[in-house]
Amino acid sequence: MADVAERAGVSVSTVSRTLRGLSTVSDDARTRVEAAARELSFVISRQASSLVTGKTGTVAVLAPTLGSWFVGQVLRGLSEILRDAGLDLKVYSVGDLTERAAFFDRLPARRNADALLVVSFDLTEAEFARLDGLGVPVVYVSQHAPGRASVYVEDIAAARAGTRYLRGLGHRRIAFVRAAPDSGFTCSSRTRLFGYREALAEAAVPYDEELVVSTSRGRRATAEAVGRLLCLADPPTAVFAETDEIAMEVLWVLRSSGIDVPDRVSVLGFDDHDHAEWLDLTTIAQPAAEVGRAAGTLARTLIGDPSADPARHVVLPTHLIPRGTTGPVREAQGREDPAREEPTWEKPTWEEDGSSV
Amino acid sequence: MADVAERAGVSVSTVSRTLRGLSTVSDDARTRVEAAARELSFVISRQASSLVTGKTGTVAVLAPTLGSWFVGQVLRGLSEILRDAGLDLKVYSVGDLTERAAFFDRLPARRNADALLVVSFDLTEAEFARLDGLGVPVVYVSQHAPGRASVYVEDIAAARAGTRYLRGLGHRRIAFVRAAPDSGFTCSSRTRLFGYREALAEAAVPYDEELVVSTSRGRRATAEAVGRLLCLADPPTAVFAETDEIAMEVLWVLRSSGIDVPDRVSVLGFDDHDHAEWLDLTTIAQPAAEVGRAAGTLARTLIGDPSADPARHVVLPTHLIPRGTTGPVREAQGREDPAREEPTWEKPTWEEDGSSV
DNA sequence: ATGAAAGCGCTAACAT
DNA sequence: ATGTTAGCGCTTTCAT
Repeated sequence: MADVAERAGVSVSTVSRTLRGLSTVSDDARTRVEAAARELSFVISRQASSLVTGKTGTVAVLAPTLGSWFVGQVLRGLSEILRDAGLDLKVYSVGDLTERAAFFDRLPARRNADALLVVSFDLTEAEFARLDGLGVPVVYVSQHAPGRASVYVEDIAAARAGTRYLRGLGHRRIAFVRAAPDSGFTCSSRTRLFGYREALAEAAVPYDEELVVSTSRGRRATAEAVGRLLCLADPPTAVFAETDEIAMEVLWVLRSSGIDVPDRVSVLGFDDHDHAEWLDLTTIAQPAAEVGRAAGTLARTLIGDPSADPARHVVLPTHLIPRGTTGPVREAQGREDPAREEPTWEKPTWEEDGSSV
Repeated sequence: MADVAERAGVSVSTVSRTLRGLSTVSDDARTRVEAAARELSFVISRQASSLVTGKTGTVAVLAPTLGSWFVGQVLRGLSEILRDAGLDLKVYSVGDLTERAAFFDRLPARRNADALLVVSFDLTEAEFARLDGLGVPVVYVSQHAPGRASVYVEDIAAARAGTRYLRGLGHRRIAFVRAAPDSGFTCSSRTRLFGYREALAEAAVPYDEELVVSTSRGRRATAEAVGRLLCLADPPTAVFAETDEIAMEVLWVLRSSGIDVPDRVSVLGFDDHDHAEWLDLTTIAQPAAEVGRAAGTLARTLIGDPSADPARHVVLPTHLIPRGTTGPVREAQGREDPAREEPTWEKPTWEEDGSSV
């Protein structure tokens, strides 16, 4: 910066002021400084600025993985917002529980970011407490964190609506396939399962634990999970998968076993992954990139305005997209035909919930 | 840090030394400092350290988007390595040409990272020159950058092998569907197309420009591209797609038009995307996460060892996975049956090329 | 509108 | 083995 100052024939103060766009610089000086900076291809060192301002100009994200579709979309939306705000994006990912413990122990984001976004984590109370004392705003993404800033879609209502939709097609034996709960890396299992149970309860369909199975990544686990379902005395006629990625695996397992979808089994996903359409997968769409954008905007507000509501919640809408993997339940074969509900598609409940951005 | 020093009853130097794991600290002092640091939940400010060391402890990545499968996998592998090395990961993404120009104009990574990784960019000479003068090591990922550090898979050999495989199945009218070249964000089009042409030339199959079409993201563009191919007087019997994501779109378009795959048209992808298996897509697998890991390792070397070869190339292997979307060419209907080559699966050429890690 | 000078929190060189 | 001190490159008073 001293070089720039010298070249422009001004003091470092003036260079600093110019580069930060302060108004108290004469046009003449501004022009000379800009020229000098360009010629020297000078860029401000965030490190040095932050030392004095206390701001790092960086937002950190903590995510379980960087390889999942959802996280990718969130990052995409987020980076858009941050770029416009002139903020850098730092990414921390923790692959397993050891790394997770290490992260919360050390909290490397502590002084190295102006805000932390936590994506898709099912946090313990201790972890929440740790983050509460972080010293910078924390935004919880894709989860409802009571009393704390969060951005999410109404998983419960959406899962309820999805389950109702299946019910409306006559299904009463509806399985739920969730991600392995022990991973601890997602809380959507819990909320979506909750909505599923609510919708069953509404229709007085008994909740059957056998219909709820877990799978971890990889076809073997999914094949086993689906196998368990098909072996039941009273197997499901529909499967609600926690995510499209799981739904696609289920689809693959079913079809490679020669089980017709949707004729024998209907499959419903969650996400509206890019590939869902190609597979003609019925799904509940959530605006993943928009979640990232909203989270970025919220973080920006929290950073810039200390008086902003630190517990602001942003709820984004979802909508069901009926496609080809769901259909009316097949006429019962040997079993009694349950009082078949009208397969009308109900107005989604979340439209009543409203969304605030 | 002064607080920690006071609490531990030592000087800041000792705290600094302890926290950096230097050996010249007595066990006694070390214990006290560690306790104090923990109680105060103190973390080093990278900003302040970097100001004096000149190292930021951060590696930056420039990618066209964060939403694509390939970039996600690369980041996943990369973050693993960087985490182990105690380096932070900063991400820059440029969505369009304006942002791209802005990035290369300002080069925000200039003083804010110890190394820059450029993923999947088809760079102009001017951009290369700009990065050459960046002042920190640059690693080119998923592209062969002559004279500069790069990590990539042998696209040319792989595409050649893929094309040979199709030829081996009797196909002589082989289309190539590439990403829209004007995006300028990927150079795999160019190299893979090159391998495709080489394999055609080997077999004296004339290169037909009409068989090479572009598509941008979204089914409309792909439907148009496929439509153009099918309308040809002598339409292709096989399609080689630049990426699995494109291949999946092609599959979807073909199947929703009632065109049987592989009976009427074979489809070959590139990547071995997680979903390729579910769609039974024949593809050329590339180790995307491993590319990220190798790039991270290379960056680490370049940062830590100034005498390291700044033009080191790491070439990773690919392999073809025959699945259900490719099959022998259908017997000619009305047209002459070309001298059908034996559909033997040749030993992949890249095994001869060798890979160095 | 501009400059001089004091530090931000840390590390490195130099004492001890 | 530990403490002291001088900056790293910037922003920010405070003068002018």
